[in-house]
Amino acid sequence: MPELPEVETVRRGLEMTLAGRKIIRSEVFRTGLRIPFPPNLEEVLSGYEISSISRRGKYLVFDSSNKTERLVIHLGMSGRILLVRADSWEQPGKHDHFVMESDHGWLMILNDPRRFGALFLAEDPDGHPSLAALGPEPLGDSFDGKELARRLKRTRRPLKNALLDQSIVAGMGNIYACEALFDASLSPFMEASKITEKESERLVNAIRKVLLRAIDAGGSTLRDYAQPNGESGYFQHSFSVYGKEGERCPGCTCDPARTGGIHRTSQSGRSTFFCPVKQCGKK
DNA sequence: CACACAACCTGTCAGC
DNA sequence: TGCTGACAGGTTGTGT
Repeated sequence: MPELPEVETVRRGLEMTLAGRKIIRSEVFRTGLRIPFPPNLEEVLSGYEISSISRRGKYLVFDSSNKTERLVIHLGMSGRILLVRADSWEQPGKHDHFVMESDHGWLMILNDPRRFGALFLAEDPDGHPSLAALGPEPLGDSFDGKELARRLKRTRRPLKNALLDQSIVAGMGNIYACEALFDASLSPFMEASKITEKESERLVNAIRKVLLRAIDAGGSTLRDYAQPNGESGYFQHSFSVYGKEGERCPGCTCDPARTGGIHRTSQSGRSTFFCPVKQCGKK
């Protein structure tokens, strides 16, 4: 599920229900996910007043008005957060690993079949090694063509691999990297450091456009739901290339019968979807 | 030092 | 109907 738009969708749902509320109780159902749960988690969360929920890259941060430690959650590959009424829930489901209850009768359930997610406490989340290493927020003011180009100059990896590097830009994942490169008509295979200022500007605009449209659609739902209320996102219906091998690419002049339409290949073990005509200058 | 790759897990789907 | 293998939205440690 979760790249930046999905995490942002989750953040908004949590903000709506939990901001300004107090946690009265929490419980873990296993020892941890990718990293062990903090031993003092239940103690810290007892009486934890949530002032707001913020997002840094793909990390959710629960800001508190009365505790020094902050709850931080990463959803990994298959993580989901559900909000349900406390009286409608009895037992943890198969992959429910953590639950906390608010003072107005809501439960927040963390469910993660593959357990690649993470949950930890940090007094200064921005200073935590994982968050401190993140690049700029793609939807923030400090992200522009110049800034992205400056960061891409440092690596000779293929452009698409560089976009997946969270220290270059925070929050991009495999879907939106493919979609943004298609929108910007840039080759996923070009050496990142070779990007021109003009191309970088185009890429920034494409990244912003794709992410904003996806957030508007409530994120993308592939096999599971993205939103805390259990509803699906619907941006998956707007994909141009992701998962569309062999199909005609939208708005492109290529002839699928001759050029094969959208191609799929693998870069560093991850699928890349692209149009060789629009993005790689193939005739 | 920059990069590729395996490992971490479970679920699903295609092919036999 | 099973069984097997490939693949899936991410991050991190290891090895070249």
